[in-house]
Amino acid sequence: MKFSSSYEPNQFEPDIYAAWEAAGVFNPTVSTVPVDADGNGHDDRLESEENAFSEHVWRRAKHGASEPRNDGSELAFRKSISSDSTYSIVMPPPNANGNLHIGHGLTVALEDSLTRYYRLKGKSTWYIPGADHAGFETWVVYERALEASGHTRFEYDRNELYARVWDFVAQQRGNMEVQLRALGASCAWNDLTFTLDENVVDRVYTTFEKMWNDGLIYRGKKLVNYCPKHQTAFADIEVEHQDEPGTLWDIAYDDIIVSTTRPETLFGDVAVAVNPNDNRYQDRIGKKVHLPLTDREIEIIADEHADPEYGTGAVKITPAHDFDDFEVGERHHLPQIQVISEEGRMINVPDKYYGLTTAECRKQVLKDLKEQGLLKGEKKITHSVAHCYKCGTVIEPMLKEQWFIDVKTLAKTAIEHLNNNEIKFYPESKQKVLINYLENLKDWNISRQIPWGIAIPMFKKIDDEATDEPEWIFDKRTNLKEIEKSGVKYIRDEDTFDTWFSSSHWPIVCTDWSDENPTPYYPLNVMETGVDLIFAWVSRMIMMGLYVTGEVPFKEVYFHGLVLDEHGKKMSKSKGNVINPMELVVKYGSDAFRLGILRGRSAGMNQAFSENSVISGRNLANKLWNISRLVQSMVDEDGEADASFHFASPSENREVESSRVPESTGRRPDSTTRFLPGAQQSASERSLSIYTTDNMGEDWICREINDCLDQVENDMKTYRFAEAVEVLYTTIWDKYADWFLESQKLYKNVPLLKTTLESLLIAIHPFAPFVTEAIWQNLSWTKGFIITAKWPERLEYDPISAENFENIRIIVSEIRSTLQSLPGANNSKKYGLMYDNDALVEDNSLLIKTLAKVPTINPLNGSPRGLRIALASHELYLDVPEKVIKDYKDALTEKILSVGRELDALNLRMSNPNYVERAPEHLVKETRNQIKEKESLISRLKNQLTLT
RNA sequence: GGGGAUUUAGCUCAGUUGGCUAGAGCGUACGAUUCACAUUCGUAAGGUCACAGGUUCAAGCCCUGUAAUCCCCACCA
Repeated sequence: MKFSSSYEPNQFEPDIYAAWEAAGVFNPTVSTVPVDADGNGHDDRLESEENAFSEHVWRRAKHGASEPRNDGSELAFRKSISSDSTYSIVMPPPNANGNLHIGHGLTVALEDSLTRYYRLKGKSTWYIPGADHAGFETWVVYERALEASGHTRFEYDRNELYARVWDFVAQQRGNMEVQLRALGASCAWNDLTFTLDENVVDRVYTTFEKMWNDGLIYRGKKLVNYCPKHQTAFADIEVEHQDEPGTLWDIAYDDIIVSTTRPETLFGDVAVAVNPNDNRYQDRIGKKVHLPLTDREIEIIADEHADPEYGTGAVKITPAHDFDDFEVGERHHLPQIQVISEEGRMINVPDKYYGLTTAECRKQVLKDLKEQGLLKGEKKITHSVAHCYKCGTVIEPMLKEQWFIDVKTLAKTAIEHLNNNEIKFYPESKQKVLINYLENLKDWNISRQIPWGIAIPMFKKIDDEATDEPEWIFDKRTNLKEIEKSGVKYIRDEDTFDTWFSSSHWPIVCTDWSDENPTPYYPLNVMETGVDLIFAWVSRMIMMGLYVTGEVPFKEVYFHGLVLDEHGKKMSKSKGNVINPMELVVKYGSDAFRLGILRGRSAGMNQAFSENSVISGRNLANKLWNISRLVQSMVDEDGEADASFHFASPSENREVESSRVPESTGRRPDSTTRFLPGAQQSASERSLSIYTTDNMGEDWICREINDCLDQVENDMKTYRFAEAVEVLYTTIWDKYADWFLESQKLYKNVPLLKTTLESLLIAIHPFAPFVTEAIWQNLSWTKGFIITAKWPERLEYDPISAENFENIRIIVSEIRSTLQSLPGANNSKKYGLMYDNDALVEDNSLLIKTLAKVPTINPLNGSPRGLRIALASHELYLDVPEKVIKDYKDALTEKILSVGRELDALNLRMSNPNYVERAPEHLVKETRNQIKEKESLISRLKNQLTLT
């Protein structure tokens, strides 16, 4: 016996993954094969193939494209296949030097389930892994390490820093790839794309050049979100707003009082704005006031920006340090006076304040204003303050020259395609959200003052440095600091791209799309990612995909929400409620984790997660293991004798009337041989194509498995992972194990046992890849890998026989329930069952006897006696003594009342003439039948009540 | 201010185009036990589907309103 009594994931998972990887089954070239097409025998496949976790990504990233991703035949295949036969999906690249967190665990569970499902369905399936250089994230970590060692970034130039971070990341590279393997991700490792790979950089430069030529890129001196700590600018979406208490000060500018939360910026004031409709200030518009603490005068202007309701209705205008004021300044052609440096210190201010930090300066300004009697009031307020999302430093709006993308046409095109429903969203509502976002999108600042990233390929004419509008040229030679073109020298812009600019090309670069060589794997079938990335990433991939390829980059988007802790709270280090997916994988197995995290999860929702769900997944894996163990043992027994004589043992049969032996096993005389659909050509390939069905639940389980497959297929089409897992769970556990296998202990239909087990194993493989493969490799008759098996065909069955078994289930359940509710100690509840005029019960007496655990089952000879089972269409009696029936009276009364309540509801429905008239006929008919049934049941139960 | 969600059993969640007595897992209670599995088996309790109206023969589902909770965007001198 190869099977131990419980499934131990750790014994199998690493070897199985290594065997898959060694066999190359993750490549898109591999499609499904008939289960026994591989003649090599299967066990040796799992033997110690060298498990070489690839250093591929790093080698390739460092050495550039010199190392081809795949050999020629693989690449030729990829170009030749029709796009109808492909299924492509990319992994949102985890940080190359980080560890996977619970969100990655969910992502992999979702994406890999899809991948495996479509692989089983026969698609050329390509799940492309990635690794992210994580520009800013990694930079922050590196800079912290640098500071800890007593150095600063300013000791090195950009190229040195880039090289140092590269080495730092190489050393610090975490276990990300190992962890993805542990989760079972069946991704094509040879195609792993690193965000700094040469082909990525090249594609990004090509796009940038095209945009530059199309006039979509411009260099603008605008206010940007600037973190004085990290000394870099951010895009709007990288800034976190928080409501905080603050103070609103009233300051007298002559006789006009302005209100401000930032008095230190008054040195940058260039005007005071009032609302054009504000009666209080009509006569002052165009006049001048004296700017306190200086010898300047500034004009009073009229602008809608000033809200008459807020403060005094007069607002100071500081274009260089406030986003709204910047716009006001543009409208009125006002100068921009920068008074805060990039280091966060005061500049262009009277000597007294020069060099102070903003906080020091504020204190001093307030003190001086107070002394001069110009501080007219202060009020505590709550206002939202922008922070650096990484270090929490307050964001300083800073006037900087940066590269911007004019997003108008990009957004417009994207909106058109979205309105055209070219991308299907899960959840649906996100489509609107995205369109709404794109409609209000502002120009995108793509410059970052961080060395770790893709260098911006723009060079400035050296001798133009002094002019206001220097000449910029595009050039890809960013490895050089200086270049020469036509005798003119140019110097490189030191900035790097916003990572989202390169990430927006992800579907394009991962699939190796190019103008000359479009690929059948683009657009992707689906983009699966976190809902938090809808704006930062998804919106930009759509814009960029359309700009570069003219097509949307993916046909569907599935958003997952946050994984919350078991109480529905966000996980955070400070709360100490962070769940590490790897701990759960080690403790319960990868399958358990995957099943657990998919349970109760639906698109776009932030949902709770707890270890319990993983335990439940572990139990299912173990159940599958033991089911297979039982089936294998039945198959083994079968090998020793002719299957057609596997009736229950003679001694057992003798307990029933001897003349009824054949019927009592539930074997139908007319049992028929059934073929799988399409069996003609595959019968020789699939050893299990032929089976017969009998009663004993055999037709029934075929029906249930077919229904289950229908539902799983439907659920996968609509990304309802939790439902797919649920229906598999129920079918395998509650139906296959609890009813079908129990009944098969009486009569073993070995071909059917094999076929049904295979179907269920394959169907749940996408969600529990390891245990199903472990079983597959241990079953005596299966061949090859389950990962490349073929999705199950529907099973043929006799519907009447299936329905008969359904009736038997109802009968057995009712007997069990009645027995449980009988008074008295349990070991005394062994009562025989009697039936009257009931062919179904008679024909399946052994089955019912076994499943209901009654000692005997006999026809009722003579008048009814004992305790009637509460079934309308079957006359069954438990042979219990008078006394027990008397004690059971209360329960019986309650039963009658409860059926009576149901009957009342039905009668009420029928008494409504509109119902009879307007409801569909079949419903009305059904109601009538139910009334009849319940009435007869009540009268029989009542009869029994009076008898006792 | 704009947008998007959520509210169903003690907990976490399903419930698709309205249709029969609203489901699951976990938890709880009671019972079982050599023969695949205690990571097991059986049985049961547990619901005013947030609230108020409306449409309909019929509403957890559709419509209107209210309340609570959450997320995103913008703004806050």
